[in-house]
Amino acid sequence: MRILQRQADSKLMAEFRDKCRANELSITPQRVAIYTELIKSKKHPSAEDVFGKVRRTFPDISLDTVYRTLSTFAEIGIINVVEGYGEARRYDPDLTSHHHFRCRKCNKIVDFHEDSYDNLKLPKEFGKGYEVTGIKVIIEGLCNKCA
Amino acid sequence: MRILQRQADSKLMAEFRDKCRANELSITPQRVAIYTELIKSKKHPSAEDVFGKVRRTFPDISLDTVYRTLSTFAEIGIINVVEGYGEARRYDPDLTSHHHFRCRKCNKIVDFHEDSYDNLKLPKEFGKGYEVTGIKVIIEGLCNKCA
DNA sequence: TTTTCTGCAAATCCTTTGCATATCC
DNA sequence: GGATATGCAAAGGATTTGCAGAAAA
Repeated sequence: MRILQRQADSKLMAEFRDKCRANELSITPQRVAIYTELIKSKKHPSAEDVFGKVRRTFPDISLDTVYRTLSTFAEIGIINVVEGYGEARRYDPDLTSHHHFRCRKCNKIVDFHEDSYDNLKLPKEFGKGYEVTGIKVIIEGLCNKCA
Repeated sequence: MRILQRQADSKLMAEFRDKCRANELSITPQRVAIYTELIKSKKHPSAEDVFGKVRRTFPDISLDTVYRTLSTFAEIGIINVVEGYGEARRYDPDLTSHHHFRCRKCNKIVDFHEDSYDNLKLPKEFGKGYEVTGIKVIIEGLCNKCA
């Protein structure tokens, strides 16, 4: 298991290097350290979280390098930004069951109703121990004005 | 149509007042103005957006009152916070297709795979004009540690 | 009149930016 | 050596907080 994990990680690392080269990014020790921490973590960490981890092996790294690096990685598709985080909080007065389309470009959110989404099966791992209060579908893309 | 809308809105306003009373919140003109703008807007506005609107009819309202009011409303369930917004950005190095469970309390995000979510039907309104790049399911609730 | 809210100002948290130096290829 | 990245420090946007006066119940 540990060996399989190492193989998977070194495959990811090789792909990481390829993607950096393809995008003309230098492969710096900071970037390698940051990417390594990302794939080690299963916690969808924030910049601050990554900074805390990387710092242990790389005490002189600066927080702004972590911010810059993460946004560069997201830009070239090495990692993804988790849905919605990092932007101003937004509110919705509609309490009825509905779902959202989000435009990646203008950030517009469009409500929609779709019966076939309203009774999605709950994956069994959340059946016990967890308390599920809602299942939402988010469609991402470009809206009719931005496409 | 306009009349039906007014009836719907006055129903919402009545419910709003009831919920405030039930939660021992004073019904102040600021709160009424903020809630009114929320239900008028279909844009899932931010605090700043609401502030801009409310200000037109209520020039002396302050931005921090808007912030405080919106978070109070969300706390007692008069409105919802749109998924994920407002917290530190978080990153995910897993580029394979998967979905997320989010704990409302500790903000933990758990990845999961669920075949039945991978081919959801696209609602017809997004079929043309829109460019859809992804459909994600987000399960919300309390995780096994917080429940 | 007592409790709860509001506005003001200041503080805090998250993120970005400019610039000089250091590092990568 | 030339291009790119880093660290530092400062700025910027979003959100929260303490407090005294004002309004609600």
